Amino acid sequence: MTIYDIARKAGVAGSTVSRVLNGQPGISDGTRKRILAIAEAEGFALSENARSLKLKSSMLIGILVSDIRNQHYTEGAYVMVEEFQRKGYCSIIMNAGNSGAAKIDAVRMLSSRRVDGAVFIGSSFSTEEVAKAVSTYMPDTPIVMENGSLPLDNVYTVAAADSAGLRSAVEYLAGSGCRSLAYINANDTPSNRLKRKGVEDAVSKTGLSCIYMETTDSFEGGRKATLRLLEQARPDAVVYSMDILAAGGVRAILDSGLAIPDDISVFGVDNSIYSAISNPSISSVDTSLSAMSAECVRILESAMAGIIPEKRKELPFSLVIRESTR
Amino acid sequence: MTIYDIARKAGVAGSTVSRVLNGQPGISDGTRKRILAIAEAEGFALSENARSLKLKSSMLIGILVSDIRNQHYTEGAYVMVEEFQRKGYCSIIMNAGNSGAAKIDAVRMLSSRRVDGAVFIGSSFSTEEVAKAVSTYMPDTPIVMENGSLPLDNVYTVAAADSAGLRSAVEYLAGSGCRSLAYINANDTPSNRLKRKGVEDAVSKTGLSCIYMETTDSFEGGRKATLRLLEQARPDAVVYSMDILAAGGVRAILDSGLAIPDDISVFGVDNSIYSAISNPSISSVDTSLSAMSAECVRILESAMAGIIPEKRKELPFSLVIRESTR
DNA sequence: TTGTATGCGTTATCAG
DNA sequence: CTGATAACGCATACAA
Repeated sequence: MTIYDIARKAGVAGSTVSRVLNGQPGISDGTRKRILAIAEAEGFALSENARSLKLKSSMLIGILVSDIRNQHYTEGAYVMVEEFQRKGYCSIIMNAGNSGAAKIDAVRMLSSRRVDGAVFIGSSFSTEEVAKAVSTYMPDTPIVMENGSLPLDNVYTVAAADSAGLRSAVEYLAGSGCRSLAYINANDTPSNRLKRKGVEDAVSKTGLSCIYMETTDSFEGGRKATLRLLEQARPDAVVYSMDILAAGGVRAILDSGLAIPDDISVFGVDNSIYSAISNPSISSVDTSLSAMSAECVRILESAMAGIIPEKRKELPFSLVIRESTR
Repeated sequence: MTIYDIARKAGVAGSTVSRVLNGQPGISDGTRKRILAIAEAEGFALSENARSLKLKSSMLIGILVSDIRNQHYTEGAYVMVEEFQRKGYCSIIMNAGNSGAAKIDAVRMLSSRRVDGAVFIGSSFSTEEVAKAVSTYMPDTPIVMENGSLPLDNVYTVAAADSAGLRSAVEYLAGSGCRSLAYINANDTPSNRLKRKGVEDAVSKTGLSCIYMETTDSFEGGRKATLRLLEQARPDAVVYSMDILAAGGVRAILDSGLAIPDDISVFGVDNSIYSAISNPSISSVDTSLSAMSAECVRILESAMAGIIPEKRKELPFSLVIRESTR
């Protein structure tokens, strides 16, 4: 079914149907009504493919997520999908995988779909490879990176105040009387490195002792790392780079017969549902995910409209104190 | 940048470039290499818009999610995105909203994008309105409904064994010595109605008593409903239609000074991360989300390939027993 | 092995 | 107010 089928049934030319379906003026009320009625009856919708081809605008937004299993990210993606949808854009979501090649492929796909703009979610896109892929495949398409950055003219950044947030959390713990700390970091990403830096800064400033450990970003990762930790030490407080790790940590600490926060305080990051669900509930650094997502949408829209937005926007954090700290 | 730009630089015709870029045979090795090199250098990718127009296939899959906040669904959506991507499809995800009109709009959008197939996630798509929208806008596009169904030739169903799963959970509780039950249901959806029916069946069969309550599908919803429940009764066990509710319930029960499972057993549904994170961890009906999602992909692919798949597939459930039950 | 010509479903320009 | 026509970027039948 095409506009010509509609045109034939209405006894008009294709261009007239096009005008009517696009709500353009200069069509007699009679023809308009007749065409609309036929289109409605036939369940006809203009082909966005042909439209995109002609108009050189796909009304498509590409959203790249580095890791599907990070609920924090997918949640952010959905906020964006909804927001873009409200403005008439369709979002195509792709899982960029963790290999460099997969990321390059993903960028290429967005390019071949001729997306009007894109959002890359997660700091793992901040690599040379991605920068090169973007500059060769999408040098002129506005791109916003959530928690990442690329030194390119068409790429904008919306970032969480990771360092400052963690610094503040450690200072809070120090203020509540903790003296020996442990910091358990998830996968090595730029974002997590910033968090660690915040911890290190605060540790050296407050004079606390601190054990650093790495693990994978899952409940189990947090649980096992914490068990490992408790075999070798008995810190006052444990800080995790993500709530989901902290939830696993809480489980490990309780299973070890220790009390929270009496024996050990626990701090997480993200202020996600995990920190609220956990029992005891977990104090967390709120990096305002939804605000970040909204900001990504706003900046991308601005750039797509040709209004150059700020190159980098850092969002404030706040501490949400719950039962896991004194 | 088009294939003609590449053609000019390579001193060949557009059709030759098209052939090379599509990996078709019958091109001399020299020309092929030359064209490939130029395309690579220019970062050129064929326009999927033009391709779709010509080939009458968009390689696009539409995924409709009824409610973004249901993590269970979004997680399933991501499994599909990844799976489809592996097969060369792009997924466009849309939030269908809860009003009928929004759902119709969403179907129309998928139609205008000329998606090759679609998945509707969630039982709230099982309405007359959606059926009509599908039959007028996408009468010939294969559609798979996860946990829903529509009486149309092009619509297939993949469903969880909701009733059977809940029946089994209640029987398990009865077997562990529980005599008085409460069932807390989230929003009224076909799927939740099936769950309730399973509970009712088992209750009448086992001779338990049961209080039924409704709430909203969130941690807070579960918590508040449970507090309300405990004001008026003291059941042996509480069954929740979703893990997230059960997590809220656990919190409410513990806050009321009762012990789990000594005073009250708790059962959830979904075997999600929530049931694992909760403390105590929650026994849950596993409706095998990932298996369902994989099945949706399989069925849709089959239908798109012209091989008529089974009209309805119901997946088995299993009980995952954790600390919240005796 | 390669080139020419045509059509896919739209929109926009220009005529009428 | 409406119609004819070209062009968008590609794939393909046919010709060379």
